[in-house]
Amino acid sequence: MKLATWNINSLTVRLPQVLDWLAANPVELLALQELKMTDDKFPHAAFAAAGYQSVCFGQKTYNGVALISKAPAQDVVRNIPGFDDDLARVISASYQMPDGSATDSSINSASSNLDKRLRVIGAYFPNGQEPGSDKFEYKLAWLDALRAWVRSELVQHPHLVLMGDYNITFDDADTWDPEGMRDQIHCTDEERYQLQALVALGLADAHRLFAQPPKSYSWWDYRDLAFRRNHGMRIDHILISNALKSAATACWIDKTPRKNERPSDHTPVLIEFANCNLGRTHAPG
DNA sequence: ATGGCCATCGCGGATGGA
Repeated sequence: MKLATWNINSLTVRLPQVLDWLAANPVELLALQELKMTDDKFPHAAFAAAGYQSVCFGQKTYNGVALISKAPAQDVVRNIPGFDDDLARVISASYQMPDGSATDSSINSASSNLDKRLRVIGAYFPNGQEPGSDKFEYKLAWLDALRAWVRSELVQHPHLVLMGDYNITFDDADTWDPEGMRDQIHCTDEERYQLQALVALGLADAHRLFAQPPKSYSWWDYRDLAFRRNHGMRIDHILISNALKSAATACWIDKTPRKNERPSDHTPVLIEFANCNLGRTHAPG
C-alpha cells in the first residue's frame, strides 16, 4: 500500500498533472493541499473516472485540502475541532484495512477495542510569513491546537498518518542554505520545537526511517532556477504513529513532477507499507 | 539588490506564498 501527499498550488491549474501522476503512481491514497478552489468546483468526476473517491475542504482563492482514495473515506473531519479557524487547512478520514494488514501485531492482539482502521490527516500548515508577524503568531497558535488534537487522536486511532505541507524544516539538513535561512521562516527554533513536540507525541518522520539521497527536498522556489540548482527545502512531511512504524517499508520524494511544464513548486512525498491493501476486500487472483 | 516567480482576482497591481 502506498500513500502520498502533494501541495499542488491550485488544483484548477494542476488537475491534468495530478491525473497523469496518479496514472503513473496508482497510490491507494493521495492527500492534496492548496486546492485554491471552492467545494462546488472540486473535480470529483475526474477523479472518479480515474478510479478514486474524493473528499474535499476548499475555500475561495487560498488554502483548501482533499483526500483522494481508492477506498471510501469514513468519519471525515474538517479542520481542528475546537480551534476556530476561517481557513481550510485540514481534512481527516478513516479507511478500512483488512485483518492482518499494516498494523502492529501487539496493538491488534492486545487491544481489540481499538480502532484498527487507518486514520489519515492531510494538512496544510500555515506559512507564517515572517517571524514576529501576526501570521507567525497564528502559525504557533495553530500548531499548539494541532498538537493537542493529535494527542487525543492518537489515543483513539493508533494507526495514524499525519501528512502534508508542514511549512517547517526539521533541521539544517532540510534546507539548501542553512546559514542564509537561519532564524528565517520555516527554519526558526520556535517552529522546529513545535515539530519536535509533535513527533514526541509518538510519531516518526517517515523520511528519516530510511536511507535518503543527500540534499533531499520537497519544495523549490520558482525563482532563480532553484530546482535546477537544487536550492530547495524539505517542508512536506509524512509522520506515522509508532504502531505503523514496523509496517513502513519505504519513503521517498518523487521529483519528476517538478520537471513538468507549469509545475507546482512542491513535489509529491510517498510512503509504502507492507502487507496492506487499503480498501481491497477481495483476495488476489 | 528596494529582485527575480507564480496563482488569484480581475483587468492593474496588490496579496500571499515559501
